[in-house]
Amino acid sequence: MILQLTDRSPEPLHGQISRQVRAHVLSGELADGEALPSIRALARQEKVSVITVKRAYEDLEREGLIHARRGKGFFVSQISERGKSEMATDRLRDAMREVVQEARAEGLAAEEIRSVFRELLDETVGAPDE
Amino acid sequence: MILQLTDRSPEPLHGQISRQVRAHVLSGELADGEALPSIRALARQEKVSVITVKRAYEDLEREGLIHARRGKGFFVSQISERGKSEMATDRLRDAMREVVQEARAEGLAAEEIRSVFRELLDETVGAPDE
Amino acid sequence: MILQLTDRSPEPLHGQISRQVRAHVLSGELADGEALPSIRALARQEKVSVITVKRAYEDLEREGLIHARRGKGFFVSQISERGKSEMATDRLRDAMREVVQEARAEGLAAEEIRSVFRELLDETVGAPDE
Amino acid sequence: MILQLTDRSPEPLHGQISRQVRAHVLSGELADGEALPSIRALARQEKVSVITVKRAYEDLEREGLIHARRGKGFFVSQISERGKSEMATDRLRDAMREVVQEARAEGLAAEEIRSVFRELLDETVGAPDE
DNA sequence: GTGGTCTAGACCACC
DNA sequence: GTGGTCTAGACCACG
Repeated sequence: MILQLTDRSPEPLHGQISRQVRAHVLSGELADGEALPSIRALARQEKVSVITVKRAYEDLEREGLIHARRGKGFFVSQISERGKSEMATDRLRDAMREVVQEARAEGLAAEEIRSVFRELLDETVGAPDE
Repeated sequence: MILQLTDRSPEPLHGQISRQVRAHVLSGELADGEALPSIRALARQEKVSVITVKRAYEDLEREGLIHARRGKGFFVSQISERGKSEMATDRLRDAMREVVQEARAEGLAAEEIRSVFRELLDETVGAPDE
Repeated sequence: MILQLTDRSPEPLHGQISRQVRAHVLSGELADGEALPSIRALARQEKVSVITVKRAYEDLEREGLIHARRGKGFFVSQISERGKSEMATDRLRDAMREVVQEARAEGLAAEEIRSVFRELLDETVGAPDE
Repeated sequence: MILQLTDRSPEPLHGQISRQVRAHVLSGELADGEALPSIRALARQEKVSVITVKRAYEDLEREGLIHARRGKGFFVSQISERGKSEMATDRLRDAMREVVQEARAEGLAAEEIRSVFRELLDETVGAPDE
């Protein structure tokens, strides 16, 4: 599992880690029951502190996405595809609500917002992995 | 001008201020050339530090939305309606691109994203302030 | 606020801290909106690491009992007396269920368990703070 | 003898083992003088380390519940029914004292505690394994 | 001063 | 080797 981390961002390192690992889990790239990279291995690989990775994993554990087994490591929890999709959808809804409301507050009309959205969806979804 | 500020947020106070003032300017509620509340008045009204308001105004000045006149206060800069709309659209595009890409990374299909978006647009736009 | 901490216990220090602070909050000794001792002050007072106190506070924050205000400190959250009572009751139910089931597994009859319980309740509740 | 073990618990494996074996002994399911499963057999069966089972057995030996015979294995010690009941009662009293005091510290009234207790006793004892 | 983040390094329990 | 806990100490943002 490869991560893209940067300290040139207001997003904390552990947030970058948990966000990207979450994406791997929710997208199914990391299968249920599969072991995550050990805290120490990922810390070494990404050149961050063990504690930073630990904190990211703890956040995901609190969300119920992964769980720790003492002395064994972290593993992807059993979550139905339905559950994963719901989690991702909930997250999307929250984030998009914020964005749309902000744009409305700045005076954009619904049609302008729709337009930007369509443009972006084409851009992002044009990829053949559909 | 009334603002909604809260300590209970990872968003810095000065960010909350600049964001909300920006919305007032871009939406046209604050007309071109109009005076903004003085730093001290807004600080008193919102019970935050003068420094916090100053920082928010400085951020907006850097964006070109407002400008200071020594001894007079801050004023909304002359920006065409077209310019305002472009600014808001640019901001919307950036924010929405991030949201959509994140959802894609989490495995949501284009149609699911579209569905959430439509739902939200109805929710936000259905309001009679249209 | 005085705490009783000991490293001669399998219970982690941060667990001892959060448990005792929780009791102060749920019992109403710390009123809604009231400021908690700062992380640093409590760490100094109890001679533990700042990080240990931080972790205890974070746990309580996750439970919704307290919340942080950047640059201000931690404060007791607004929870109705009803809510507090429910939280305490839920915790009691979980803990007592475990104890009773264990005793049953060890062969004690219901009447024996009742007997121990009555004895303890007298002992603990006999106090005049009732 | 079947045990329920899990990595997903703050309770150490050897604690889970000793706790469950203790229940079997105190409840009389394992009769006085009867041989316990060998360390190696139980380790194999439960897929844990021999050392982990050994530690659990040692803990129970220290409690006087079982004893080792070199080259023969572990055996349930002679304890009167009265003695077993006292052991279980002592354990129950300690555990319940902790629970009740915690609930009192969190502000629950005696009657609330009683209520939860009654509810639980019904729940746990109502079962037909009485 | 406050909390938020990140770090290195230690010891422990468990395997 | 693994995770669990605790520590000291640093820098940042904010007021």
